Amino acid sequence: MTTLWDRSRQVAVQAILDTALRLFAEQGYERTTIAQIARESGISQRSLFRYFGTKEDLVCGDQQGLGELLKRVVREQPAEVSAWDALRAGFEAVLAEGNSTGRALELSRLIFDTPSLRSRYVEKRLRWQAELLPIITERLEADAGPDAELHARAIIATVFACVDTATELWVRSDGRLAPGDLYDQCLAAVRGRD
Amino acid sequence: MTTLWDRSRQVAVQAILDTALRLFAEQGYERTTIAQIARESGISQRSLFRYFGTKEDLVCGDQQGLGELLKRVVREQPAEVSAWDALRAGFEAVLAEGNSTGRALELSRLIFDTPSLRSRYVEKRLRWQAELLPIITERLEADAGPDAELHARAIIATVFACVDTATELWVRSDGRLAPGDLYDQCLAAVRGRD
DNA sequence: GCCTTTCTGGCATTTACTGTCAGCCAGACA
DNA sequence: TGTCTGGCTGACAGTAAATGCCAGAAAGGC
Repeated sequence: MTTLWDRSRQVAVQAILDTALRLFAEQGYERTTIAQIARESGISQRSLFRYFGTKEDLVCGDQQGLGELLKRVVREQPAEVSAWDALRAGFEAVLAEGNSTGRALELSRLIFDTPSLRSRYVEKRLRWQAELLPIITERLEADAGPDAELHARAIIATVFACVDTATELWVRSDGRLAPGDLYDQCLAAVRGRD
Repeated sequence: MTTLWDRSRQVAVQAILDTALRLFAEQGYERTTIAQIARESGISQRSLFRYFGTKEDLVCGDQQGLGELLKRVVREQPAEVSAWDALRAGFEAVLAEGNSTGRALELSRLIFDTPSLRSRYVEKRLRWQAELLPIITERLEADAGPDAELHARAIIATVFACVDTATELWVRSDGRLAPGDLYDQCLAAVRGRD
């Protein structure tokens, strides 16, 4: 049951987000201050920090849900699917979900063009990697035995590297190239199956 | 010719670095303030920021030189050496140089255990990747043709991912495992040559 | 020994972020 | 319906990193 607090909270979050992204687009991330965002969205600075712990979370905030989705999809892949394919399926799901918001390209461009945001983004990525590690390790244990963890670490890191590269190329192409295709090409270049 | 300014500058930098790393080890990175470091190394806060632009640079500072070394070694590899091997040679050189300071393990642990430092480190890594891109692209153009840049991006990202993974395992093993071996194992796990 | 260049220290200021506390308002309960 | 309670809010103050500014000291060239 959604209480009135929940609803007004959601409204406030949306208003803040709209204001923030508009200002970021207009004058850049660094040159936009928290005070300005708070003022223009009619909320106190203190409350803004209660909704979004940091300025960076205004842009990279709702990635927690995507992380959960990624983990769930990867975990649910049948056992005969390879680690590579399981991860690929997970990213496909994340991609579908992320694109549904419509602002994915705009946000990605902002992240890729702003060093401090890019760092934050990578930080979240690292947490995803850590959380995927046990899932992939378990999947590899039948084949790789004691080296399963090292293999899992390497595979996960590589997959994320390719996702990152594909995303960057997607942004630089203004969304014209398909992320899934780019990812496949990256992985092919690395694993030598072309 | 080394002027007196250069020398006293070097002395000051070393004193600041010693103080800072000692304090970081004693009480952690976040709980150590710039004011404290300045006070205990007998320098003004203002001058400290002139030597090291940011607090993070106290830890990740001298990576610029390593980046130059990496690029130079990679560029100097003969043309018949593959992109993979050229990058490997570069990292071997960086590894040898980095270990010569003696504090590499301690610093790496600090970086891996402190989120804000880890972000900063990744940021520098991203710059290295960007700077290596033209070098590797050129090396691939004979084989890959128009896809050279995409291949280069993917290969560089993957190599860095493996370096990162190897470094993390090296830190977690308290320096007992050899980074070079770990790197080879990671790459083998990814490229399937084992 | 003088003059210019360069570095240093102290001060004020900006900006992100946190602690605290009083007031308020939705929601439960009688 | 009236009241109480608890989570939410806003205002204020404070911390810490980082930057701008300026006067003064030290180093280098002559």
